This record gives sequence, structure tokens and C-alpha cells, in this order.
Amino acid sequence: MLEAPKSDGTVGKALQVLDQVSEFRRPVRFSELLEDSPFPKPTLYRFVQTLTNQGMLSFDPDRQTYAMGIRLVRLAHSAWRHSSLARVARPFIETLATQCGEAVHLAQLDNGHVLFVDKCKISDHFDTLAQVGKIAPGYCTGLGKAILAFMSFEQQQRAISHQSFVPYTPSTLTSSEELKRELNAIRESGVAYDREEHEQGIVSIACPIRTSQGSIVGAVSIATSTRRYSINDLEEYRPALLAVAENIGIEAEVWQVPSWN
Amino acid sequence: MLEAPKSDGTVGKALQVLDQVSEFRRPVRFSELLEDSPFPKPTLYRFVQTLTNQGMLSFDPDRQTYAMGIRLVRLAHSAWRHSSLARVARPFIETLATQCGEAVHLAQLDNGHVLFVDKCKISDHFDTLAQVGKIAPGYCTGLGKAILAFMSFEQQQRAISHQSFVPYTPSTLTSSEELKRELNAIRESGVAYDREEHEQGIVSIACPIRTSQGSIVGAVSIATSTRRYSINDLEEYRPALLAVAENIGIEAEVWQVPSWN
DNA sequence: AAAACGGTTTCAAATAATGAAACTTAGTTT
DNA sequence: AAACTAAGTTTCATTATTTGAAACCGTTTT
Repeated sequence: MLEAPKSDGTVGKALQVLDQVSEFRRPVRFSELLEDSPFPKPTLYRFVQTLTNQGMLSFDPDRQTYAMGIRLVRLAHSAWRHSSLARVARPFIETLATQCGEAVHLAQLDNGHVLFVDKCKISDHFDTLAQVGKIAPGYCTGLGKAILAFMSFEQQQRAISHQSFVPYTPSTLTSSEELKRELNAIRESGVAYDREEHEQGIVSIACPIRTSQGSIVGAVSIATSTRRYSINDLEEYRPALLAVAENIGIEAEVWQVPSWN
Repeated sequence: MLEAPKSDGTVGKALQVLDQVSEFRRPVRFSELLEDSPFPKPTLYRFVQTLTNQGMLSFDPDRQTYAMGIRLVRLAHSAWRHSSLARVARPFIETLATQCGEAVHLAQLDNGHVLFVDKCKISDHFDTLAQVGKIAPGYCTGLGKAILAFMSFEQQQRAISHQSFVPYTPSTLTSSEELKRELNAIRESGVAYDREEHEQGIVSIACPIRTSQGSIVGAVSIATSTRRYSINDLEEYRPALLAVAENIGIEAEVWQVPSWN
């Protein structure tokens, strides 16, 4: 028995449509959705209707387009509040961001990809691609590598197989062998670096957030611009970062830590 | 034929369960959900299973609790990007926040309630209850009153009937008559004030964001602490706020403005 | 050991989803 | 203006999914 070919009935199909809409980076017409939909016209039509009724999509009658609905913003807010990691980590990362003056990111892993769950930026001298709710690759970010390095073997295998190894910059690791070698090193040292592997000019130091049993729940990172600091300078923040990660881990455990993977 | 008692089939019911979970401010056990669920045990059980499979809920096996899922954070991110209002307004409210040094809020109306869709705070001297995705009442916030004041009569009637008129502070308006009187005044003057009606010590000036056809799409506000400024001092920001609201309205229209109510 | 409780599975009946085809608009072309 | 076309919407018999009473498990309590 291999992968789970779960379709989860009608609800699963409807959510599939929701994802499809979200993949368009703009409001989308019904016919555009129909073009690459596995569903026949009336079926898709009804899904879209239902989702719109439910506020999961919004419909612009003038342009006849569908966009992601406002109900999602509300639901995501409770998701964020429910997420013990994000809620618990907030004060720590705020303090850290103020102390070091750089951008601090918090992430979890979602299907082998880094999902930013919080971000705190004090200075305005530079900005990173990170935005809450956004997805970034696991193999070429500090956060991603920090999480991957501390997964169980099986989880890691599966997550690595989901990586695309697209070379975003000349420094990007482009094979699972290279990645695995680096993950081992990270496992030794306890911290991961992003050496401009995802964004030219952005480097970061990241470390995993783990429970007392050692299971991985996320990662924190400090990112900065190469115009301000070198990767070696980030080393300076290492103790503070490790301390914060440990504290978040302890706190998160007191609250509840659903095991997300 | 009165209100729409839409249940929207299986999908609607499943989303109802999602809302129910979100209403708990914490991870919740199956039996707790069952207690006030309209669904019989096995039905609810399957919904919860499906939603968990789909990543809309997350399950903590240790504590046997369900929380809002991580997929929502991802979906909400695209919702935010799709929302022409939030995306378009971002640079304007950032500028405004920097200029005046106070907290700037952006909201839409969702079923008679204020839904914060963005927030920009520069100083750390105080904070408001507002958080992106959070709901606040319409009748006792500057944003809410600004939006209500510029709705069509029917929309306004319906929205007012959804207000609870709970007295959060001594200044809160507690009847629909008082509210209607104030809404008329706001319609005249073009701006709404929150005179510590929702939070003791927090005042704000808000104004509506409208399309060129005059239909209301949201509101912007500047909020501050009474320890810093009086409500009269906020008057100073009136021209800047009006200008920003107008610009957002124009910009939002160039992009697409789904008619949200 | 029995009873109670929370969670899970079964299975036949009831209901809702499905999709080919037909229909209705609105926008083009002849 | 009539004829064509494309996009969106509705119909309806068929099919598949959902439904929930009841039974079942595995813990915990009495």
C-alpha cells in the first residue's frame, strides 16, 4: 500500500477547487477554472457556487471573477491563535528582533515546504521574501534546513523527495546528496545557515525548535542583508537564537503542540 | 420568501464544523464539539476526520484535541493577496502610519461586524485590540460606524439588526436609535469617531473607503491612546485620512473590487 | 468484575452529488 | 437583423455518497 490517494468525498473536492483558485495569483473566471479542472462543468459550477455562498470565495459580479473569500481571513486568524507555536513564540521573536535589529522569522514545515507562521522586522533597511502564510522551499532556506535536519529518518526522506532543487541563486544546493551532507552537519552543530541560497543578498542563521522529547515543531531564524553583515557576523547571534529556540520549545510544550508535519 | 436558510449541502456542513472549532479559543476534544453540535456522533466524527485529513484542522494525538489547521494560514495568505483592498491599501496605510506615528487600521464589514484586514503600527507606546483577521463590533468602533454610515438603507438595516449593543465602556452607544442618529451625523461630516466606545483609553478617527459610484468597500482609521492625544487632536489628521481613503478607493477600483458585504 | 465513557466502525436506508444534454444569455459575425 | 458562438446556468434521471441508529472497542472509573 503506497501513498494515500485520499479524495475525502465532496468536501475534499470542494477544497481542491479552493486550492485551484488560490493558485491563480489573481481573480479568475469560471471558464479559466474549468480549463484545468478534473470536474465536469456543472459539478465545478456548483462547487464554486457553494464556496461563494459560504464566503470561502468572493464573486465580483462586474468582472465575473472569483477570488479568495473573506471568511478565510477570519478562519486563519483563529488558526494563528490556535497555533501554540506562533502564539507562544510571538513575545520571544519580538524581543529578539528588537535586540538584534534584523528580521526574525518563524516557520513550520508543511509537506516539505517552509510555511512562515510569523515574522518580525524592526529596521526598514531591507526586506526578505518572507510573509506570514507564504510558502518557501525547504532545501534552500535556513529555516527549512534546520527543520529537515532534525526530522526522523522517514520524515526526512519523504520531505527531501518533495524538494525541487531549483537553483534560485548560484549558491543553491541542487541535489539531494549535497543537501543530505549539509543536513548532517547541521545536526551536529545545531544551527543552519542560508548562504544566499534562496535570495541573492540575504543570509540567515536558523535553528530548530524542539520539544523536550526531541521532536521538531518548527524553526526560528535571523535574516539580514549582505550589505549589512556577513554570514560570520551572524554567528554573534547564535547564543541568543539558541536560547530563544529552547525557550519557545519549552513554552510551546506547556501549551499544546500538535504534531504538524 | 424570507432570509436564505442555505445549508449548502455537505460542504456547508463541514465548514460549519470548522467555524465551531474556531469559536473555541483553544484546541478542543471531539466530545466537546459533539455537545453543541447539530450533527449526530458519527456524522460529526467523519467531518472532523475529513477536515483533519485535508489540513483544515490539526489533531494532537497526545491530548486528543483538534485545532485549526495550518492549511488555513496558507489559504488566508492568498486571500489577503487576492483582496484588492488590503493589497492596494498597504502602501498608503504604511505611509500614513509613519507620518502620524499612530496605529492605522484597515477594515471591511463582514456580516455587520468589523473585520480587520490590515494594521500598521509604528510606535510601541500603546496597542489596540485590533489584529488582522479579528472581528470587532460595528456599533462601537470608528471603522464600523464609518462603514455602516455609508451603506444602502437595506444593508444598514440588516447590519444594525446584527449588533448586540453590549456596553463595553461607559461611552458605548447602547441602542439602535442612538446609533442611527450618530450614523446620520457621520454621513454628513464624512468621518466617524470612536470616543473610547470599545476600549477604555483608545480613541480613533475613521473614514469610509468608497468607489467612484459611492459604494462602500471598507474603512481606514487612525487610533491613539488618550494618554497621548485627545479626540480633538485627531482632528488634525482628518485631511490626511480623507486623502488616503480617497486614494485607496480609486486604486482599489482600478484593480477589482468584489462587492463584499 | 462490572459499568461508564469517549471514541470508532457497520450497514441498510435516505439523501445528495453527478454529468450529459438542453437551455439562456450576451457578444460576434455574416 | 438573423445566424452563429461562447460563457454561464438549469434540468433530471442515474449513481454514489452521506447519514445515523446501533453495535463495538479500548480505557478509565466504580
